[in-house]
Amino acid sequence: MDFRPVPVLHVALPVPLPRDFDYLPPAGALPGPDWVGCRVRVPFGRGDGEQVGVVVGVGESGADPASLKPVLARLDAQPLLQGELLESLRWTAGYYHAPLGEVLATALPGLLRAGQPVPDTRRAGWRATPAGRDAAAAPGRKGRPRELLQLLCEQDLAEDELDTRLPGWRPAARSLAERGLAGPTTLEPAAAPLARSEAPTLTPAQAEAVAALRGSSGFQPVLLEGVTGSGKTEVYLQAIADCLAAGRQALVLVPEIGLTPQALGRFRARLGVPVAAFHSGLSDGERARAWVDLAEGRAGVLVGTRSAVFCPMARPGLLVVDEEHDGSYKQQDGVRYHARDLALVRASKLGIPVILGSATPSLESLHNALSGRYLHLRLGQRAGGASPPRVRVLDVRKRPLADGLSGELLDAVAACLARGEQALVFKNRRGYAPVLICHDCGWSAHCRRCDAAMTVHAGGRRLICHHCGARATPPDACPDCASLALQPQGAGTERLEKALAARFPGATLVRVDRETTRRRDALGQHLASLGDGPGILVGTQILAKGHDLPRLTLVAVVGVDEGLFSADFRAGEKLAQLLIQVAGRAGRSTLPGEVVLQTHHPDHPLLGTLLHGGYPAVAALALAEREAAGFPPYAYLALLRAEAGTEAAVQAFLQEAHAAFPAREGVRANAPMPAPMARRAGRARGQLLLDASQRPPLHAALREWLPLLRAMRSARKVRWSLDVDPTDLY
DNA sequence: AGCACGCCGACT
DNA sequence: GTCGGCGTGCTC
Repeated sequence: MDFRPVPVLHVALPVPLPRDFDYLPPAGALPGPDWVGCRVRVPFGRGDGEQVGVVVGVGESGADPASLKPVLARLDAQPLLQGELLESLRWTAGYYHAPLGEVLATALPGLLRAGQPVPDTRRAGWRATPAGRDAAAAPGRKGRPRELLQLLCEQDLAEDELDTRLPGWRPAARSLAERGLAGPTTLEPAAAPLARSEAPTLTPAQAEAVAALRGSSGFQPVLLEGVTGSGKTEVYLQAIADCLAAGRQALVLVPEIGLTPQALGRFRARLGVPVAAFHSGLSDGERARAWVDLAEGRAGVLVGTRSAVFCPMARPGLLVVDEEHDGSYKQQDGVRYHARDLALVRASKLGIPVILGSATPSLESLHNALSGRYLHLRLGQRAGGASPPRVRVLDVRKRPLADGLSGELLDAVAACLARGEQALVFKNRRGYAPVLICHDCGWSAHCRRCDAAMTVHAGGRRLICHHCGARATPPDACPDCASLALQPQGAGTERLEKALAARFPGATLVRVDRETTRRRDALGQHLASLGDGPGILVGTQILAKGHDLPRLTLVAVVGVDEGLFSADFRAGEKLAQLLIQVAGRAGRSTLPGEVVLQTHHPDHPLLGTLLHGGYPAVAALALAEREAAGFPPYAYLALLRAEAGTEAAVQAFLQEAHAAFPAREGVRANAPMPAPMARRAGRARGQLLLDASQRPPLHAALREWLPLLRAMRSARKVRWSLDVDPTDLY
């Protein structure tokens, strides 16, 4: 049946359905282009359900007008999402094959997603007058006005802050205003004067990089490849300063654990403009305000983690992705976007430069730089005259290890401490020991709900599964053979800490891993507790980046062997990056650094290549291997993952999905297979890998495939998701 | 994803 | 006699 078309608003809602929903405008309003990008509150679903969505278009609906509901409320007078950002979000939805509504929900800070008003960061507030300050100092009647006055004498306060700190403050404020003791004011977001510190003298390589960046205009991807300690941040700072001088803003992405108060402090001290921070450690309100400050041009720079790539800019000038190889830029649930790739998309649409910086670039970026698609700038020397650390491989085959540590390694630590310097002992495993085994029959403690061994904690008094969090008490005797010879096998950071404490009783010892750094900024506090004296830092990869510890001269790497033989095709690249990054902690200042690698496989080609040619040699080798094997960056991948209560449900879904895959030249659907960890937290998991020599046919196939998947009956019994450009095949 | 509707087991 | 199990279908 045909109906007369009616004007409607196309609204994207945060539901996993790949389409818009049409709504009538509210009574008395007309749908026009000014609606696009504004949030609306709409009725949705049966019953009295409501959702907040974003108008993504206006048009006409030929459907039965009786089935259309009107918008309940328009939440923004001005579009919240528009121009380049809205276009980039549409691109994101298309590229990752995610519903636009989910992408928009991912991109908006929580408060705005929930329909809260855009915060006014130039907020209405109250301040005490000079007369008020005098009155507050003098003795006087107690009461609400006096309480308020005293608060205002400490600092100007925003109205919403007063609401929480002194409920019912308004009559008191009126009374103070009548007596001339206080008055309304507008609070600026950054009232503090912003000093700008001097830039240090650049090294020739830094100066060259800065000059090259000055010469670039329009969309220009730049790979800034600088060895650890070469001063990449200084190059960013100069490029950002240039951008600010031209009246534009910069957006800087950093890895999840890279955004320390120290790093932020360095940006703030140098740039002389408000620098907003955007990361998961902030409250919802703080995040929304940072977003708005950048969108409305009040912040000159925003430094943030992955999701900051979606922040709108009033005067876009520059994007920076620091440590671009870092895995935390890839979102691993929901819309599985890669922030580095989206930064490139945004820079391209904005027509501005984007700097990707790393000592150990991803093979993807390196490939683009080597093939001339990116400008390739190199910083080959450490800044400030520091020399690269000396690297020594310790062959520990047939050597006795005490708690995982060889005698030579302990000697090196002892020598370091004797010089009054600091040592870092790196092991990429937390806990006491990775497994509890029976020395008589070989039984080992496994998690009941995962295909994984349980990690021994608390010196052997606790078992914890690192994959599902399950806890258990270790048995007294072996459940299989009743032997009492149960032993923790191998060493984690907890065991290393104990062993080092016993061996060096006088030394300051600090352990840093996910267990000891649960609290916010615990990492900074831990590192500070090390002080300037001799000491030992024990920890996992959380230590691999970021901090400058000038007294740190020895890096002892205890656990690389696990990484040398992993099945994942990215394992070699990741291990090399990790080793370079952790080795880069040594000798960053004037003291010479030393790196000791303790291994059972001193002849492994990766170690040899890394030792003799450094990261560029490992990368060149890995690129050749990837090309030969048909892996990224020479091929394009997508991974269909599925998870269900039973293996049969996973199998059925993946088989049917495989059969339904639309054939395309150059696109291959590999056979379904169990995930590397086939059972996790009691759920069966499987996956299906697609690979293609070109992107367009892969995406064309995916576009055709996804509706088929959604329609499959077997899909209802599993949780499934599609990962475009997966970084981890598990 | 939520949410409601809808037909079959162990409890007050 | 009901509360509730999650299969199925829908959301402008």
